[in-house]
Amino acid sequence: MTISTKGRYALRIMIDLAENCNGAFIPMKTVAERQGLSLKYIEHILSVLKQNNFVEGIHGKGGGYRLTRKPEEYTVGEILRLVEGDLAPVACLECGAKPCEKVNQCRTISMWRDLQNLIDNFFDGITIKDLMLDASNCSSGIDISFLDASL
Amino acid sequence: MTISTKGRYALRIMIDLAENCNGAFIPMKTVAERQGLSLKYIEHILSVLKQNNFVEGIHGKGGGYRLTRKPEEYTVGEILRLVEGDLAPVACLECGAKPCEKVNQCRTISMWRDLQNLIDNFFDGITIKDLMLDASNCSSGIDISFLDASL
DNA sequence: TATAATCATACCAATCTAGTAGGTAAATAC
DNA sequence: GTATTTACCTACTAGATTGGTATGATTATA
Repeated sequence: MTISTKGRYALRIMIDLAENCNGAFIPMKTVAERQGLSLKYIEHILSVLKQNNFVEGIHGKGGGYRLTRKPEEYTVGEILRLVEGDLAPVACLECGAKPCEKVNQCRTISMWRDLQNLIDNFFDGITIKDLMLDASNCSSGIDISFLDASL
Repeated sequence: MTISTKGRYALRIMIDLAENCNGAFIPMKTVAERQGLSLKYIEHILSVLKQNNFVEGIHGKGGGYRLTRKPEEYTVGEILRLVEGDLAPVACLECGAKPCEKVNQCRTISMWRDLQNLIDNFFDGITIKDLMLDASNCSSGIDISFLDASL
């Protein structure tokens, strides 16, 4: 579950969108410049977030991406799990892992499970809003309350 | 900091040595059979533990390895840090990492540090004795009460 | 001398990471 | 209706890591 650049950048992009959200769609070019990241790599990461409706995008001039929810409605946990695939601290706890045939004799499995719960709870207790520099400028910017109904 | 087979096997070997320690040196061949691991891979892992005096070994017939301390004097944290190298959840917190030039603007660095502390405290609070099958004369189980305080 | 064990060094296939490359599709501005 | 700007799609790839294996040397005991 080492958090790779994919997960770290995904968070930074989401925070960037949150901090600069005034209702407009933000082109990734500006995010790339602000964050010092490659545009191509950002596009790659965004495609996963788009497919899962974490962000919405529109083409062309004046286009870009924006969040589909309020910053406080995204937990770090769900973003990382989406982009990283899994936050299991050991391979034997990963989702697709075949169950270990020695699990009954295993002295360590409960320790790994405890750690995984610890990590999950840690990340699920933090939202994008918690990570924003100034969270006050966003909540008043745009009315996205209609999204609550669609979700 | 995903715990690889190296770290997991190191723990299993140490626990095996602890559970079967009656003062004798235990040949890795029997540990390999008991644990279902490759002898050659075990030897590879043991060399690091040997170099750091976590175990001692003697050659030849009747030889093998044994612990140099009591089980309760090894923490899981020090064993994992030794064989895995680092338990940092993100690359930018790894020991040899060059400091990020954007650390002052980083919204996430303190979250990663908090998580690293959480993980370190978790592993440092568990000893080999806690993981042994028969821990009857051991302080009962894993104490994770410190977690409430840190959250 | 045979055997059993640690200990050392080198190598390797498969997978993962962190991107890059090259383009297509859609929306807007002129 | 052409140019521009943006999202979006599909490959590809160099380098590192993982999870070992191979071969053998060394040391101790029977």
